[in-house]
Amino acid sequence: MVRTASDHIPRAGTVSTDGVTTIAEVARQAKVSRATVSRVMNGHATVDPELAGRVREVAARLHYSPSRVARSLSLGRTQTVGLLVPDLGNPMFQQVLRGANQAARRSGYRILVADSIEEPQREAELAIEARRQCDALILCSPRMPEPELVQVLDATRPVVLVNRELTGSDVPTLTVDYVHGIRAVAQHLLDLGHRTLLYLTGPAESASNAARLAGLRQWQADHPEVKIEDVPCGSMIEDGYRAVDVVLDSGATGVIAFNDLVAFGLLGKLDEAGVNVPGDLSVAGFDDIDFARYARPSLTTMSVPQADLGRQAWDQLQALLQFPGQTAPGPTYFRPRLVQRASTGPAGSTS
Amino acid sequence: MVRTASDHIPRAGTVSTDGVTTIAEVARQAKVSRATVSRVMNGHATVDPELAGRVREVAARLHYSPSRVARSLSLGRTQTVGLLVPDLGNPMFQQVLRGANQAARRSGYRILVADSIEEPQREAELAIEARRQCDALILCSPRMPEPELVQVLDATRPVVLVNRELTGSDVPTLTVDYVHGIRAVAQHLLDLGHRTLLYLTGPAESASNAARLAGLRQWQADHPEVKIEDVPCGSMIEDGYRAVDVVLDSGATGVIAFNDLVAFGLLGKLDEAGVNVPGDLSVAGFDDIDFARYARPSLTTMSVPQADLGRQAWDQLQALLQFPGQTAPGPTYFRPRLVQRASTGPAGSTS
DNA sequence: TTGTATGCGTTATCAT
DNA sequence: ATGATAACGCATACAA
Repeated sequence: MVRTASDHIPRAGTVSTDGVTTIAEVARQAKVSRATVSRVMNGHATVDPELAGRVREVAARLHYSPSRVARSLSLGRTQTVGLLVPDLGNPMFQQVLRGANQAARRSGYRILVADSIEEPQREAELAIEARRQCDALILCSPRMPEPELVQVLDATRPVVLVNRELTGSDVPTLTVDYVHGIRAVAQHLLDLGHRTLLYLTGPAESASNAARLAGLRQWQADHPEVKIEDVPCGSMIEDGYRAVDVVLDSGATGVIAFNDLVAFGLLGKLDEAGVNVPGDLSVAGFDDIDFARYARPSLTTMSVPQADLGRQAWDQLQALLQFPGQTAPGPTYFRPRLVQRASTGPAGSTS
Repeated sequence: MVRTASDHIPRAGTVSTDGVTTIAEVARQAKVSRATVSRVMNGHATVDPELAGRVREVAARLHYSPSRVARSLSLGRTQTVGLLVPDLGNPMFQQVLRGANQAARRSGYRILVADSIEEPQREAELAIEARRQCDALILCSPRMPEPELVQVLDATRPVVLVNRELTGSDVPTLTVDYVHGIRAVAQHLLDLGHRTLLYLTGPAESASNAARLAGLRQWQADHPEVKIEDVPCGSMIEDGYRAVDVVLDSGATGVIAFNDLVAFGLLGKLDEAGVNVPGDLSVAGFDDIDFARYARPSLTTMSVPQADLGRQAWDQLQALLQFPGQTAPGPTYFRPRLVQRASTGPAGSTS
């Protein structure tokens, strides 16, 4: 929007037309130049106390506060970082958001959220688009194929990658050691005497699901005496809910759900079906969301420091913003911790 | 940041120093004016197909995309709305965010999140500060005192208020009929034969807690035969967890928790304590978060359409953005619905 | 110390 | 239909 130059006021005297006061207006009323106002507002240089006082007084009276947009344009930074997640409805990503937001806030940054759930296939596009509005990006659990990911990372840096790995990239990466994690769960179930396990897989595009599968294969190789089956399921409560028949038909005595959400759904339906957990069937989840311990029976799961992922993501980003050239120290692994609760128990304790 | 004018390139020929291509660069390479490039990019006017093609070709080759910041400054709008919530960790607000984000996204808007949990006393400040970065604001469950709220609403409009009422304001307001809701729960418990009820209150500053209390008083007046006590508790899982002693000592047979989180915590601790729910004690929540039906026993609660609140908040905001003068049609009430599940049952069925 | 001038990248007005 | 140019609001190098 351009104002007509019908009023022959010189640029320096531009007066706000709408409700918002501008630096020019403050300058005019304080009888100083805009530069001086700017200096005062930013605590810059040593400006005459007399003038500074006048400026501050006028600024306060007019409720003046510099335009973030204009400031962003001039400074070349927005003090905003984008966060792209696959599903804002998932507690895992909510926690990452929460952690990142808190950390960013402390440094005076804000977070712009982007949720790709409506159009997962446009994930890459969304990332790049979001990035154009901020100074950096946190890419959480991107589902896009690797070649695309490489391009996106390159197009959006500074960027940090959360919950997905990319070999040969210098992008700071925070990831969970799902391979170890899933092995720990399997071992836990074996220790309880379970010889027939079932893994309810997550979304096919999910890298963390692939990692879990890989871990399971590894572990299987070391334990040929155990039968492990995996069936497609999903990542949401409903997916677990619907999986109950497959689970019961499988003959498995121990079930590992892709995540706690799935485990929750499964537990719910099992209860309705009158199946005793862990008497008839042991169920383990993954993530340790807040509600896991309040499930009935309380959910055995691998604890992932979700908010920490967010916090650290911000830390890495901030480092990158300060020292742009800095190369990444390789992926940072968060090792999940087995939290043994009541949903898993000795094999064949009832039945 | 100002570039030294050491290169005597006239403004129209400004060349990008950093990685990002500007409109000027595209204009130069396409041998047209910046105005034309702008027109092409925005599908404006009818520009010669020949030129348009050239421009598009160059733009594509250079991966040009208009700067959102510059665009915002010129247009006077950011295509971004702020959302302030008291606690991003609360499923209720997460759903509001999710709903609002989805709706906003469909209209090409993004959401900037702000969480006041770290400094609740600076809520007003945060709201105003967030608003300076966007075109509008969604104020969700503000805890600030009324006089302050009035000022904030005035300073941040266009703004819509969610989950709090303010009489005499023309700000679009979306609120839940907690008064009705809490009465419905109480009645439900009475219908089950409970004569001694306990309400675990939420945060003192919470308007929705006040509404619940008011509803409870009303209902009490109509039912003098029932004994209702209320004790301070909180809004988080841990608060409910810690309330178990008070609950057991109260002698109440029916408990109404401020929200589902509190109910969850209480259920968890009750289970540990070996208390049978609903045999010994009935417990009801509020909100109907996703997990409520997966609690054990599944949680009886008042269902609040959380994501809808977010979606409608956006709708109202959009209307306001289009027709700024438009006055609000008074508060929109969402009437919560009783969802009867397994955590409430007949009084004295065990014990 | 303060003011002047210019640049940030875009859109829109106005003349051509 | 196209181009030159002002304007959005702010920050800063440079001159005074």
